Amino acid sequence: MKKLLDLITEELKEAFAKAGYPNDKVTATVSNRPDLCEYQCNGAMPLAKEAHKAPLQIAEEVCSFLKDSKSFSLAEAVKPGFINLNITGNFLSDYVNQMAIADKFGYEEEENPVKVLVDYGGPNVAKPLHIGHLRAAIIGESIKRICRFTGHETLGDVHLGDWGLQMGQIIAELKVREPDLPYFDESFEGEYPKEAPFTISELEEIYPTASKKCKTESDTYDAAFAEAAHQATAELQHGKPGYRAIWQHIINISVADLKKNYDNLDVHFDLWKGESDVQKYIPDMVEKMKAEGFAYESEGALVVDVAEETDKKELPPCIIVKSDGATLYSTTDLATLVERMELFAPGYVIYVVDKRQGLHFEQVFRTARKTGIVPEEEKLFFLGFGTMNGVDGKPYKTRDGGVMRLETLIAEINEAVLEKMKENREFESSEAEETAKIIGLAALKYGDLSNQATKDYIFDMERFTSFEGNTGPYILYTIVRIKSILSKYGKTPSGKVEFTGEKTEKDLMMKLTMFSQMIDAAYEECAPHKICSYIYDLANAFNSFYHEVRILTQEDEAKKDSYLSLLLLTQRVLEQCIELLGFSAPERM
RNA sequence: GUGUCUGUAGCUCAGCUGGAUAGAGCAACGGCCUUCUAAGCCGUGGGUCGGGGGUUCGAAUCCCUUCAGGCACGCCA
Repeated sequence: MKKLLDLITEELKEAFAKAGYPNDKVTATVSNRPDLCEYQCNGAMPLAKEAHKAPLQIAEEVCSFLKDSKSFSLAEAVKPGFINLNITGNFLSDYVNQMAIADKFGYEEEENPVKVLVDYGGPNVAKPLHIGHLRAAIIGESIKRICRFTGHETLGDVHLGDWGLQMGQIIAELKVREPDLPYFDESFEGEYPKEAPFTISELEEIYPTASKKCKTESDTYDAAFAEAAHQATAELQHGKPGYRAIWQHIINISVADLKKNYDNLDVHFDLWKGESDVQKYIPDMVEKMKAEGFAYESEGALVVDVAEETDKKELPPCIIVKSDGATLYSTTDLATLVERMELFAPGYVIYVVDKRQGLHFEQVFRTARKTGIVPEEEKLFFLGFGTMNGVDGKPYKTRDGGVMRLETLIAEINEAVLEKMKENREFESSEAEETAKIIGLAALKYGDLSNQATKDYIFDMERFTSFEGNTGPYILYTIVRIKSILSKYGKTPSGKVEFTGEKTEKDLMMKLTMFSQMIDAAYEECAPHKICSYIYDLANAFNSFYHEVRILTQEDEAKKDSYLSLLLLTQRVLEQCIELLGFSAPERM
């Protein structure tokens, strides 16, 4: 379905042509002076110079060709040279009715869909999810859903941190604690146990303990242990069976726990690949880079130059192999691209990562292009998000200054929501808790996504759970209100809307027609916040309508049916949008 | 130091591919519940769009400059 603004633009272009003017730059936009008109066109003004005429005169000439349009109830030229437009109720309700029966509300899917891969996880195994992972999960999930909605085949990859020194540290610590386990018995030849020798909570304690012992500045620093951890890492990477078995336990236990936590956020990955999966690509990749002359030795390390002439600042080369012979994160990220090209050949890879890693990814992307890992036509995009800060403007911390676990944050939000709910009305406790989870998630996600992803933002528990104004709960409240009215009506409305002349009714319909336009913008700019501001406007438009017009007590049955049909469509659009944002609405609240 | 991002109402943020009087929410103040969920609606007050130049018929938006803050800057991820 064509967008409403495109239909209006087409008519305008035609009128410009009839009046004898070039029309390639003519567009219609929603009026920024709703007190004067509904839509506007500024196309006459830039033509003034060339045509040697006053813009107003041009606008007037154009308007004369719009007089008998069936779409416009108003088309007038005004002051400097604006064309002010109002559309007829019929034109509008026809459009809305088409939306209601069309697939995806008439959104036109991508004509040439590509495979999109969204990389938005990055958790480490053996470590609990904390606030640092929250934005990647929330933003990435929404981006994934938006890409999928636009018609691209889309995959989300968690990209697990499951390789490297951390694994050796855990193994070494386990060996200290339980040296008698078969994994450490060199002569053991049987099958290793299926059950892991630790639980997730033990693992979450083992890892930081071990990690601390390896840090020279730590008071528990243990040089011998650090050496053992390095040794264990090397042995693991060379495939020592006992260590591989432990490693597999760590992965299994951690992934199960991560899945549970991501499920609670309604975040779901299609791929659970990790750094360990791409190790096998590294040797060939490095050899190829050397053979083709891209990689060379510098200060003992193997590097690839990525500087370009247009750079304002010289970009340091991308290190592929460290001077001690070990690989590092840029190596793994490049190998990951090798794997992705081989397995999926995506046309578009989106990295949803903390923006502080921008330079690193710039280096990786350039290296990938330069060495031919990723061909020119495949798009790589780094969506760097800002930090989630506390009310003091500094990175969000627990009261005692530690890193807050995601579980803790969610529990705190849910608790605050539950209290707020109880202030409003009585609930049965089981229903209340379920509903609180739904509302809490909406509060958290909407609070995050309504800001531009690239900016830092302030997470204020008070504000996010206050439920007033521009918040997730307000959106849910609006949906619940509509649901409640529809269920009181008891029947399904016909779905056909006929304009009855109410101002707020027309406003609501006009907002609905902007859906496709908004989706395109949200996709192209990777900007979920555009969906947020759209549904906030839409919810406002509905609530104004609701207060202005009596719906269920409407005596004219035709009008009543039309109103309820409009409500139904509004509800469907709102629910579609929050689904794209990654949350849902309860039945009651 | 270099690069980069940010600076809009008391607070939190939209608007930034140039258009008419710069918008929301919170906070403050004033109305609206015998009627479809008041987590709502309607209204009032509050802004040198960090400062200064420039381009343009027209600038929060584009260019230059300056100030302030965040972040990043070869072997951590």
